[in-house]
Amino acid sequence: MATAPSRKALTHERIVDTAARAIRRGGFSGVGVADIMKEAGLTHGGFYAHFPSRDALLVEALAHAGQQSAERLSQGNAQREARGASPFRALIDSYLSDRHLSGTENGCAVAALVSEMPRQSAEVRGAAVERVRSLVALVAQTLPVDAAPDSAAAIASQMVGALQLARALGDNAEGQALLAANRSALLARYDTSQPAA
Amino acid sequence: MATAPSRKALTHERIVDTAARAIRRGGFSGVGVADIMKEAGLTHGGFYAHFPSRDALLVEALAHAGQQSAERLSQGNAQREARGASPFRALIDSYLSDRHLSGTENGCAVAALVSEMPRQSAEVRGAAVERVRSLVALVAQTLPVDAAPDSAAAIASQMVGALQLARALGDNAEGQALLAANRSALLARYDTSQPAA
DNA sequence: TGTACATCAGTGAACGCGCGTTCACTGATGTAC
DNA sequence: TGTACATCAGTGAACGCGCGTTCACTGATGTAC
Repeated sequence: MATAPSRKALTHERIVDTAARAIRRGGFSGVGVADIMKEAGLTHGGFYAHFPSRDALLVEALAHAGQQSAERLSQGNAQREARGASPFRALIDSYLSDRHLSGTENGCAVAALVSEMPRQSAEVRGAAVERVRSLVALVAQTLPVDAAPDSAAAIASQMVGALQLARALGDNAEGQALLAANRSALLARYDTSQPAA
Repeated sequence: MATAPSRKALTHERIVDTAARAIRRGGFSGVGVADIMKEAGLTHGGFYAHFPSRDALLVEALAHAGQQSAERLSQGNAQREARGASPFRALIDSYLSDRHLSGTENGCAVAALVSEMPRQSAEVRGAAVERVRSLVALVAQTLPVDAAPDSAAAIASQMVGALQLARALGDNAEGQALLAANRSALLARYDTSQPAA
């Protein structure tokens, strides 16, 4: 049985959770310590009782964001699979949905942050590598056992690129059309189940 | 016949060219006005004789970066086509090359900056939309005339995503393997010419 | 159960620094005669 | 061709501001008896 978390641990968790959303919304460089603390209902002075540095928070926030979006994704997938979609189709329909297009703050951390990743400190880059690997692994899980071993990496690349290009085009018809083009290309190529009725 | 560019116009061009490289290297938020001016061999005070604001420079720099990387790309393509590759294969081999993996500073502006694009000012976002559209158009040019109209968007998405994920993994075996997986997936699916001997 | 005290999470003012931007000035370029 | 002056590109000091980080303090929590 787990011990009840202390007051401090709860606050720590709240800061990380807030930061996980904030970095996806504003980018690594787009949010400051004071912003996050304020959004978590605290003053900025207390920050260093929880984290040795801003970078240390980013590391925890990135891991947390990945975990949170993976959970959201698998919930959506479960619903879609219950309606008869293959795991792969469920993944594509969730990931490349209009909802994910507009929901950056709660969506995939990799799609929200990839192009900034190579420019971060070594610690943050380490956490970023983990996020990328686990995204590829998540895709691999939805593929049939006889799929080419490399295809998960290729599919993950297309998913991430599609979401980002669509967001760059805007949350409008143009962005949505790009997402749709990617959905149909991916399903035509990799979905071995019969199309939905 | 074009008039000889004035001294000021030459300096302006040099600042834009420097900035085009700097933003790809450091991100929109990673380089300051003073950095760019210094790198261009000037002092920061003179900046506002050339641009009304930092954002105005970013707009010009983004357009310039796109143009410059498109030129580089088409040079590489021409060489590869001369050796017998199809236009599509030439594009994939250039774009998803190890050279492009490590050459962010002179490479595709979209791959270097996409995830930051939605967070920029309206003017910069406008320039970003143009970059995305022209990347998709560039891909479309290499496809056979009977290709599905949506496939350029899907291919461009995968190209951009692959380069970014590879860079996030690092300029090492893991990143290079991800690139290779994407090359073979794209060529297997879309290249209609016979494989190179 | 109630009081006295130690612990500790969070406060808010302050720090040094780098940023985007402004501006009075300098020194080179180029035109007028 | 040579001098006098106007133009103009670039300099460098200064500004206000927000950032990450530090720290002396406060007030609530929880333990000892």
